[in-house]
Amino acid sequence: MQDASSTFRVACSNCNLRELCLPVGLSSEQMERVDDVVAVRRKIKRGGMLFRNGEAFTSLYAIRTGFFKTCVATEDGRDQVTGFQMAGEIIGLDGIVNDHHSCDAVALEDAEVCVMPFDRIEEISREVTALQHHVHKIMSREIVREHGVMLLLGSMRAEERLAAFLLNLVQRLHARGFSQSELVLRMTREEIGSYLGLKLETVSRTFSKFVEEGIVEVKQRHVRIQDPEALKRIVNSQQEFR
Amino acid sequence: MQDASSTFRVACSNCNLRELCLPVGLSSEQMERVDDVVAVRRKIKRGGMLFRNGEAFTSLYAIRTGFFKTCVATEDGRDQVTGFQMAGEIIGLDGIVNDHHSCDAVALEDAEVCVMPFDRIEEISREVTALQHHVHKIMSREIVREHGVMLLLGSMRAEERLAAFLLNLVQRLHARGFSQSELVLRMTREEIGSYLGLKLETVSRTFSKFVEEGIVEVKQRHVRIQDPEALKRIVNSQQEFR
DNA sequence: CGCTCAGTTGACAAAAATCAAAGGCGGTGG
DNA sequence: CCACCGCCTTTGATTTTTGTCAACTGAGCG
Repeated sequence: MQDASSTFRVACSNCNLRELCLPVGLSSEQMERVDDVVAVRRKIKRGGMLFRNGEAFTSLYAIRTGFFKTCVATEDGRDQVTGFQMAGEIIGLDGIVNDHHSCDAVALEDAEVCVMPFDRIEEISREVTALQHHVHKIMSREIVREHGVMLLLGSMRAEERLAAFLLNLVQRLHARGFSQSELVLRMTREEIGSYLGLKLETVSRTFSKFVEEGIVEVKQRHVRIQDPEALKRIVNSQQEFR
Repeated sequence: MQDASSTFRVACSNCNLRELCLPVGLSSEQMERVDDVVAVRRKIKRGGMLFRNGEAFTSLYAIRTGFFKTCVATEDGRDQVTGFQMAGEIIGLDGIVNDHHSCDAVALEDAEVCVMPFDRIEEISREVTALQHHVHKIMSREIVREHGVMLLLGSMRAEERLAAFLLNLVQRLHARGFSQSELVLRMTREEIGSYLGLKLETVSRTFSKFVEEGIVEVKQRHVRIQDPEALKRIVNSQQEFR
């Protein structure tokens, strides 16, 4: 069916990402129902697409492993990365309104997702109140996240944007058991720039500036945050200094 | 309870905004259930707040009349208008994730909203499938709208942003029976600027430029669009000319 | 009638984009 | 195994866009 991906079947109840993408405190009976939400899993190779703009919407996807970007594009070639998603996060919400996806989801490294047919989610939501509420929260969380991105794009300067970006990434990675201070960027400078509303040269220069100031160490896509407090100060400096 | 607002009770089934905020094709029995979604109506005076950041979340609101802005703010005084909402649109979705609102909703003219307690929405959603799906669509629509704003903020120049803004406003007003070419802005230049990620002076200059070029007529907050095609060309020019 | 606030406009400064060049890393094929 | 190629990245010089600061206008209101 799809070339750079394969499919097979499994179950949620003993998934180690359970607490990231499912409601907590379900009875074993409810858990059994919720297990039915995931139809199959699907593997996507680096560079492969999970879904693309215009494609019919059928399912939401819970990321099990790997890293994705979502991006919208216009006919005239404009392109905007709308988010980077990692394990435990849900993608595909954009497709619900019009029964078609309105953005592309691209794997930035080999990935595996749980396919959750949306009609099944709706069905089981009607029975399991906690799941219903959970779905609402996930969508609301995405809306609030995007408010944050709008604030970033609408009112921050380049350094503030990059600082906020790094802090956000490392915080999410930390919640998944990774280091608080070290991370590997899965995306290019250009993709970071697209997400932050900057050109790749500006992203690169801003990284260099942070390095000069001893705030981070950068070796290719490996970043070590040496002074997280400095990053935080930059984010909410509102340009009081320099 | 709240000073600049009053409350009283009513019903959806014969509301003239029905097709804007409710699913279509409900049986009269279902309609009866859905009527229960709206607890009361509430009036908000110009400048008044429907809800504010940090406030406990209880309800979504369907705008019956009037015009709102929603905005997020940070401790350091940064401020970002995240949207302008008009009759038939739903606000308050941001509150679902954390049971508290994360933005302010301010009436830009005297307004009236239908208060829909969210627990009641969830309850009735479980019975009326069409309502359940409708709620999902509304949230997804908001997510997609915000993607569009991110594209605007991340990749457009001032003229493109303002042109897109005007076209969007007039299109939504037209869907509500107003003119395709004339509109009254309910917000200040500063609020437009905040939404578009520009300073008020830039908004003003860009308006002036459009006027010079004969694309629009502007008299205070009254705008007449003389050449909608020119606006469309500007929006997806991606700067091929100029 | 004078005040306040929104809006406009100009001159200048700052930030980021653009254009250009060059270095480095990883992968491929000889 | 090494050389080459393509792409990502960095850095510099310059231009463009937008922000900042300031002055002024005009509308609405007490």
